[in-house]
Parts: sequence; C-alpha cells; structure tokens
Amino acid sequence: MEGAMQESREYWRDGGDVVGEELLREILDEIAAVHSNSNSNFNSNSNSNSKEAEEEDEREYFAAAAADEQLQVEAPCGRRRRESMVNKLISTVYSGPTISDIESALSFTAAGDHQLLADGHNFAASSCSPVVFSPEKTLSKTMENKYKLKMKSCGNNGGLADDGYKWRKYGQKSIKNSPNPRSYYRCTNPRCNAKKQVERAVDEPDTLIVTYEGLHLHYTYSHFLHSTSSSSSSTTTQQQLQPQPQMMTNCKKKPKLHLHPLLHDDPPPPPPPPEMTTMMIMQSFSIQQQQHDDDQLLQPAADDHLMVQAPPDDCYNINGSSSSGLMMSLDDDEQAAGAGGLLEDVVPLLVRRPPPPICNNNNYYYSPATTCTSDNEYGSSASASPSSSVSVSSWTTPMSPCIDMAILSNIF
DNA sequence: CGTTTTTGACCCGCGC
DNA sequence: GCGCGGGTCAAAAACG
Repeated sequence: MEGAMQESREYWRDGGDVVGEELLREILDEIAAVHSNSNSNFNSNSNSNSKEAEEEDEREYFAAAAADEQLQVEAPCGRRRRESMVNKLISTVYSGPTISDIESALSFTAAGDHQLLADGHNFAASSCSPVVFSPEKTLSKTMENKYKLKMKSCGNNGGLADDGYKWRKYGQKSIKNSPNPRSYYRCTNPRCNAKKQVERAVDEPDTLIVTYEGLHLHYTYSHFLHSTSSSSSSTTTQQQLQPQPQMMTNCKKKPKLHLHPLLHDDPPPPPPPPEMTTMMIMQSFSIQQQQHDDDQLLQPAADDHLMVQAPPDDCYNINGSSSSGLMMSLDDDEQAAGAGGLLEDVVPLLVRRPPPPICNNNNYYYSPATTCTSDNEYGSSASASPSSSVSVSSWTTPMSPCIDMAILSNIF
C-alpha cells in the first residue's frame, strides 16, 4: 500500500499541470492517515462478522455521507470540500463490500427514489417507460444472483436506448413456448464477466426482458466517451442534459484494452463520479476470482448506471431517467482535471444512493443517454448500440478529481 | 482486414 | 440412462 501511495505521488508529480502538487500531497497524506483507521475498521468488522457490526458500519457510512453533503452546501469549495472528497474516497476504497452492504444500498437507494415513480415524473428526455428490476434470487441455483430487467422499448421508432456498455452477441436460442428467440450477449471487455440475455416478452411485444449476470469491471462506454469529449471542449449544461447519440456512434471504435490506466499515453482516465455512489465497491481480483470459483455472482448485474428504485418486496424498479436531484457539486477546476479512458483494473460497482438535496446546474449532472436505435430486430446489434439498447440512462461524465483514479489504479 | 453476427453443434443440468 | 431444454462454443458469414 505504501508502494501504491508512492506511485501515486510520482504519478501526480508528473501530472502536476492538472492538479497542484501541494494539494495532492496534502490529500495523499490525509489518505495515508485515514487509511490506517479505515483498514483497522474493516479488519475488525470482517473478523467479527456480526450483523450488528455491519449495520453499524452502514449507519456510520451513510451518516458520514450525509454530513459530507451538508458540508458541501455550506462550503462547496476549499479544504472541507477536499477532505470530504478524500474521506469518501477512503471509505469507498478501504471498507470492503459485503453482500449486506449491497443489499442495504439497494434498498436504501430504492427508498429514496420511490417517490419519483409515485409521482410519475421521469426525468427522462425520452419517452421510454421505466424498467423493472427483478432479482432472480428465488429461482434455481443457476439463476441465483441474476437480475432481470423488464423494459419497454422507446416510443418513437421502436428502437431502444443504449445501456452504456458494449456487448457482443455470442448465441441465440429459440426458447420453448416462446415465439421469440433469446439472444445471449457478453461484455466485449475481455476482463469483464458481465453477460446478459435479451428476449422479448411473449405477452408484451413492446417489452424486452433483459437478464443481467455478472459485474462490469469497467465503466460504461458512454462514460468514457463523454469524458474525452468534455475534456476537449466546453460543454454547456443544456448539452449535458441532452442525449448525445454521436457519442454512441463513436463507440464503434473499440478502446484500448488490457492497458493499465497509468500506462496509457492518454491522459489519466476519469474516476467515477464519486459522490454519486452509495457505495463504490472496489473488488480486488482475488474477490472476483473467488466469485468465479464459487460460481456465484453476488451483485446486481444491472449496469452500474441504472438507478435502482423502490422495491416492493423482492422486486426492484429501475428508472434510468430519474435524475432529479442527482446533480452534484464540483468545482470547475476539478472538472477540468478529468480526462477520458476506461478503468480496466478497478472494479466499481456503483450502487446509487438517493440524490442529495443539492442542485447545481453547472457542475455534476446526470444525463439520460437515451440513444434510440432503429434495429428492426431486437438483439440484432450488439456493438455500440447493444441489441437490448434498453431505455436506461447512463452517467455522463463530469470532470472529477483524478486523485482517486491514480490511487485506485495503484491499489489493484 | 479486423470485428461482429449468425447458426449449427456441443455440453450440461434436470426431470422422468 | 435418456430426452429435453438452456447455455455456450466456434467456424463461417457478414459488415464496415
């Protein structure tokens, strides 16, 4: 870990034109200081393995997050702001996720967004209907931890919105008692184990049933593309809030893979929008491997830009368009610090939490990347516009501090 | 020419 | 053990 810290320092010394070296040192020192505490907390929790400890940990986490948000209202700039950022980073990186964490976060987020559905106000610029997120936990073992989305295709042309990831179709099967074949897709990222199945509902031709399995070990491509776009030219708020199909067109070009972010010639890749996450679950590859060995996928496999919403009983609703209140505060210079790129070595599972009561029209933003396609057959295109092309939203990428990226890249 | 899609074959789990 | 159905593989075709 010390080595990672040192590498981060060197990395940021080289990239000193992005963020002041002094500030970086300050932040890194704070990280190093907090890390020891955070680590010990994590160890003690994992050792005790008690539900009370986990719940206490969750309470502390959310309380801290709420406090951070309050701080940002009072002092959106300055040291407090940075400390908040660092603390969040630390809490997300060093407190290992548990299944309880994930489930808790899902229900927490769901409760927060339930009202949006109840009000019937969807932020979406599209006319897409909400999707229903249904974890298949009660089915057979092979179906365990698969998550199913039911969604209607976009209204105008019958096409569907992109879900932000790039999929490759690897099979199609006709299903018994169903006139519609089922298509099988795998994430094109070679390190990514995410899969999905797409089939059209028998009774509702407009409805697609998308079953996700596995985690994406990288960011959405829309995330990546928006980052690169934003870094090269200023983007107005209005543009940020509009679907940007040209970016999805650019998705056709497969980005470099397998390269460690720090080895890229390109500018440092963007971090995830850190304050948008309920938990940014950083899984080491050992954990990932364990998942494979156990043949268990513990996390909801819905793409990380999906908004998990109020679950009645065991059913989660995802409404990719619910973005109200998801605007975050970030300084302009911090926005300018980001750049494009995929994070291949970090494993974020972004479980969104309810929006903080902060609305900043100029900074963080949540954009419905609703690129409707006109595929005449669902499941016919899996590249930039995945066949499922579901009516969901993706996080467009505000420029965020690069600090966590550098650090996280060195951790794993 | 590299990438993606198609599609028949194969594998495996499950029920009888 | 056998058949069925679902999931995956992989070679060929299609695409850009």
